[in-house]
Amino acid sequence: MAADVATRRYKVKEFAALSGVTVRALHHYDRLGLLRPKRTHNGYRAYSERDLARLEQIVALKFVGLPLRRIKALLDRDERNLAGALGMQRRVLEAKRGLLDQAIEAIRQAETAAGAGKRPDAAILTKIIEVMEMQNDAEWPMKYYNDAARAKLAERRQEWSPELQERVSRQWMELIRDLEAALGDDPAGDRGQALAARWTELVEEFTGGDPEVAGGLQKLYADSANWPSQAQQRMQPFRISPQVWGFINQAIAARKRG
Amino acid sequence: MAADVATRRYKVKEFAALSGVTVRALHHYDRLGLLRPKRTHNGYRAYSERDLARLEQIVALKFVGLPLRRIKALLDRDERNLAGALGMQRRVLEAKRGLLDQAIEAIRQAETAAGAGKRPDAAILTKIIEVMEMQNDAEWPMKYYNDAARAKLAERRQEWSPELQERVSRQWMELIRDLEAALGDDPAGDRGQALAARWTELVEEFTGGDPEVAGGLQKLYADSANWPSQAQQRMQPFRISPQVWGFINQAIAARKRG
DNA sequence: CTTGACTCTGACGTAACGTCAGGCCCGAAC
DNA sequence: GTTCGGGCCTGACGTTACGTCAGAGTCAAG
Repeated sequence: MAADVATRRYKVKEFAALSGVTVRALHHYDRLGLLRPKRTHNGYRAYSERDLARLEQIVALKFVGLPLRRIKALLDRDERNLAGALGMQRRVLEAKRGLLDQAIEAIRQAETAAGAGKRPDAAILTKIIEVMEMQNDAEWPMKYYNDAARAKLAERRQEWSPELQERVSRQWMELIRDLEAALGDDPAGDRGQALAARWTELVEEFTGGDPEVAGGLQKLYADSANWPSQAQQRMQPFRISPQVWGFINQAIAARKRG
Repeated sequence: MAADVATRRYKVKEFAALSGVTVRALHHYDRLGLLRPKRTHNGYRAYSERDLARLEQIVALKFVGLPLRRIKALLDRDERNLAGALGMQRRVLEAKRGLLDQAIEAIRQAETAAGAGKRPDAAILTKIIEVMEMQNDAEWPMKYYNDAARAKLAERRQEWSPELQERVSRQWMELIRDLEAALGDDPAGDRGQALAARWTELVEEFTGGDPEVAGGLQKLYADSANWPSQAQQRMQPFRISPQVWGFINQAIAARKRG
């Protein structure tokens, strides 16, 4: 029993002061199983130095916006996955920043427009709406599609709830992360083929299996260098590196041959 | 009864498709009293064109991140307050963006540090922690305080929960908004004096009434041009324009004389 | 033995809906 | 007339990370 060196123990309040998080948060982490200190005979939590180290890691991952459940998973089991998880999280954050920038821009423009003429408030709102629509401008990508494809897209758009949008976005980011992690593999190998399958599945989810839509999508992406800057910014989290492009193309080619 | 021109009515699903929000969201807004359509004899919601106009305004204000409660308040009662509310919201968004940028930076640095040497995951975490602390660096402002003030601050820091932090931040932004709206007033007048009172109250909340702390705070702000850039970015939402400075100084001077 | 200062465990509240679940209404086909 | 497929309605619970009581036990000092 050489282990268990007499290390100092802290009660919650001490530990909270020491670490900078609140007592209630420590309770919370305890309940979630994220940070379980030992208990004294009377049931009081007794934190150790090692608990402090773990808490610092928790705080770090929280700082970059990861939810507590994933933090727990990362710290408990698949700690090797950390790099991938962080890469994806960076993409998520970049997407959020894109939205924030749009909102800030909208307000700024409304402010200057209002400041110039002291417009009534209704006009301010109209200005924001205008800027929103300009930024969103869901119409410009349409120029890459032909009429048939346009019709199909108009139909499918109805079903795209913002929630579904979220899910699909996340799936793309996960796929990109996994692709980046697999760059050393053989594109024709098992993992490469599994990734190619996920890729085509996601593409089909958008095209609905329609070749006309797929064609437009192809053109849209081929011209990505000429997208409006706002669009480029919004799409940044989904940016695919040349290496990944090469990998997925080889994988899909192998898939077709297979 | 010339009013009530026969305007088209939409059922929820139609209206949802028309406006781009989900049916469930429309239910939600209805319950909150944010958007109450008329009802048909059978209890179905019947949306009109005017409802559409209002919904667009709701969506616009939601886009800039305002909570539904405030949107309701703005649209129902004090619509004149809109400009002020938007200015404050912009500050809030800028503060959030500051945090996002920090998080993104932290991940980027961890990624490049890890990429260089393929460090183990523990090292990645350490790097994030390091970057966090560097960015936060709660220590540099301390150089503006003398030893007595430092001791007091160390004590009071214990009580500053992140939640309290939030509240105080909001109070400052509200005060700044109100000050900007009052720039045309007489600093010695009633509104000016009320604002001066709020100002000194907030300052006292931080200093705890300690003159040493107040002195350090004074020096800290006087040197704001030399703050580290990260700090400047984080403090941007609380930036006080020269006009506001002049106003509040006059108001406080009047307060002392009074 | 009494305080005062801590600690513990529930339990409810928050923001903005998503997602059932049970039930009513309506037009069309049988 | 009835049934069937949709659409609409109103609850009600789930989600995230704790804040904020509330009731109750613990411990050291006076």
